[in-house]
Amino acid sequence: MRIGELAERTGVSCDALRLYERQGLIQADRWPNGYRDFSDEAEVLVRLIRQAQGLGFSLAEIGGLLRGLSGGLSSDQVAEVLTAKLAEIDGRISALTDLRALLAARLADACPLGLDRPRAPVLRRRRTLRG
Amino acid sequence: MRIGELAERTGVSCDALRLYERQGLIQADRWPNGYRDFSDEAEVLVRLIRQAQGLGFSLAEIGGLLRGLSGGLSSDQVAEVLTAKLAEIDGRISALTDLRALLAARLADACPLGLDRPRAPVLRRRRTLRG
DNA sequence: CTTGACCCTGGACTTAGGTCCAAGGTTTAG
DNA sequence: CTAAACCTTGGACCTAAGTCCAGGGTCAAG
Repeated sequence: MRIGELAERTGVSCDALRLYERQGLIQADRWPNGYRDFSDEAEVLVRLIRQAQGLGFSLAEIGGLLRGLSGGLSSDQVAEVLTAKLAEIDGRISALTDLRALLAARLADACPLGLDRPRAPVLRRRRTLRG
Repeated sequence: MRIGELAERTGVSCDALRLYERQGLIQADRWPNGYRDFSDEAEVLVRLIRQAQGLGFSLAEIGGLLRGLSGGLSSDQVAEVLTAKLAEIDGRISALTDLRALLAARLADACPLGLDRPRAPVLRRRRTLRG
């Protein structure tokens, strides 16, 4: 399919798709006239890219992961990359879970952040800094 | 404390701290000589900012959240803001959990992304685009 | 053969979240 | 008095991930 169709199917702009191609996240054949020709897998891939992106992964990270997955890496190397990513994801999940608990607690007792001290604290002057 | 001390305590650069202040995420009193004077709460706040940032929240979002929390919003309004953020966090957690499952499955069966089709697919020519 | 809808490349511009630097004021130590 | 170590502001610059042209080719329909 041509770039416009892929853009329409995925909801990603042509410009963004060209960017992904330049960065090696997706591939396209070319018709003799120079037009890009995307396969159906590209659609799957683009959706996956947007998903990962929405979760805070950069294009560079995603690219590295994809190249690891479909590139020439050995099965062991692939496993290594994936395991690292999994650990990272687990870290994010637990951090988010913690933050969620924190906010839920604040919500419960209406004591936002424990920061309900005086709004305009008195001037402390611990160092001699006359002026 | 002065900006340098806060920077050292939190591991955040002075430049970044000044940026946070300009964006209203943290406040500082001023000594008569113009130097910023940060309270101890600022340290807590900066750590919280970095944590939230690491989870994919923008400074603008964090600022809105903080202003909602410590600003003049009613308890109901605070609850609303926090509830919305909680929903967002839940969404991220479940998306990450899904992605984790997906990657774990790929790792298990060494079939990365279901994209192990031919590397260089034959030219499909579904439209007449001679060249 | 022209029009409209596509496509191409390249480059400029944008926003976020900083970093780095210049030019200068303040404080402390020697 | 001077040097070192702070601090101030302002502005230039950087990367990421795009968007938005300009200038130009291609194709199908009327």
